[in-house]
Amino acid sequence: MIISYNGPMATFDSSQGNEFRGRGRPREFNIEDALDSAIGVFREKGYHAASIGDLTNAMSLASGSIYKAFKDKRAVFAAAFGRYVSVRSEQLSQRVQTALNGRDKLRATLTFYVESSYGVEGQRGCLVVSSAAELAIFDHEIADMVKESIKRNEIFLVKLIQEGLADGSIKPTVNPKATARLLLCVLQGMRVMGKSGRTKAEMAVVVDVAMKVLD
Amino acid sequence: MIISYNGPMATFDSSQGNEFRGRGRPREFNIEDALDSAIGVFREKGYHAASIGDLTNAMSLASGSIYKAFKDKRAVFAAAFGRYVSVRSEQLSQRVQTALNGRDKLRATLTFYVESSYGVEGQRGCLVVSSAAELAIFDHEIADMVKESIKRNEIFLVKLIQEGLADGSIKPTVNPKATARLLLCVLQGMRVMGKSGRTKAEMAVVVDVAMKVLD
DNA sequence: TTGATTGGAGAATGATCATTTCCTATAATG
DNA sequence: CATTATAGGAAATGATCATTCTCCAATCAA
Repeated sequence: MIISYNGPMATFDSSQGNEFRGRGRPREFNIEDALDSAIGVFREKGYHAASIGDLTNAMSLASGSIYKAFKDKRAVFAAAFGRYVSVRSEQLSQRVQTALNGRDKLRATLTFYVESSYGVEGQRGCLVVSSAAELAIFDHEIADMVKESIKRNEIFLVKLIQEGLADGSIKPTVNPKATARLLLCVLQGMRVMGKSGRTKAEMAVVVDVAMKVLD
Repeated sequence: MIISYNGPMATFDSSQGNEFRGRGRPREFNIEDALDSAIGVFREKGYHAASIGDLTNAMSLASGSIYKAFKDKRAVFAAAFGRYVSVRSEQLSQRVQTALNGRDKLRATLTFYVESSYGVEGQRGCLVVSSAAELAIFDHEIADMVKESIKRNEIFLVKLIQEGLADGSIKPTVNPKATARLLLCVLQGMRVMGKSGRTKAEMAVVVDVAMKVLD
């Protein structure tokens, strides 16, 4: 997914950083590395409490450089959000494809979320959850991005359940849509719980219980 | 629960507003009404985006009056948070006690959350969830309040499950602690989903699926 | 080599915000 | 009635923040 930012490379994939060049001085930093730093700030502080100073520190850039690359703070956030969602869904995809059937893929998904929801990583939080809470009313455009990423996650779960129905690892009495929506609640709830500093063991026990909804 | 605020009535229950008076000019507004207004602001905007101006508008008070009653913005938030938790748990208690056994009480709890998690009310959000996301790292004292209210909720669910085990409405194979923790995730996840504007029907379907974990 | 274009860095700007101050008003106390 | 203590309200204050500006550097086009 390409998130728009300023500059001549705006319409190109910047992952190489020097493959396609515009006319002027080339950018000295990698946009995606900078966004990864920004993601860390926004996860820990949220949108409003994250100052440009926090971002310049984390991204190792001067404020002017940030504004050369992005229209404003909101655009930095939108790009960071887009990258967060994209990186996370890529990580989840890779994790899930090691499992052999629908049921195991759902277990792998739950386990993936356990590992994001305990200790320090859990307390850093989920950018989707915090943006839903902080920006749903404040910023409709970002609210739509949040909405879409949640819906995408829901569809992903529906597909895994349908896969399980097809391969026989899930009984045909299971309702894919309703069950996916419940599991979505579980995943997001785990991220909320993770904010309050749970241990891995505390979070892990929910997996087996959650799997009961597939019976 | 009494949340501390400034003034001579600080250690008294101010719900009457004029029963116990200190020496000077009596407060012209009711603290709890004012906090209810503040709760609305904090639910919709979060802590950082809620300005004193937003609070003075919602509470129909001048900024000076707010600072006479509370040490600072943070104290307004702490008091509002305390009242929110207390009012909500009171509402839930009343809803639950109409049910006749543990299983039905859990269903009533899930239904209570459905009704807070759709449409406009759902988008206004949950102060516990948004505070967990926004303040877990920023403010340790408020993070502790969040942590405690979540733990309290978890214990509440454990008790309902134990009640169900005792009255036979829940099978003895159900693990109270693990199941309570999963249901807690479900409830908090519903609040997150509610932020993205779901319908009542969309949220309601999760109840029946969630009840399967009690089988 | 020269001009055009863009990036880097930090200082300057202007707006916003939380908090304080000041003055007046209203009550209890003795 | 005088004193003391607190509340209401609005303006003043000081800090912080997002954004812009300015100057210099690096690259490309010709």
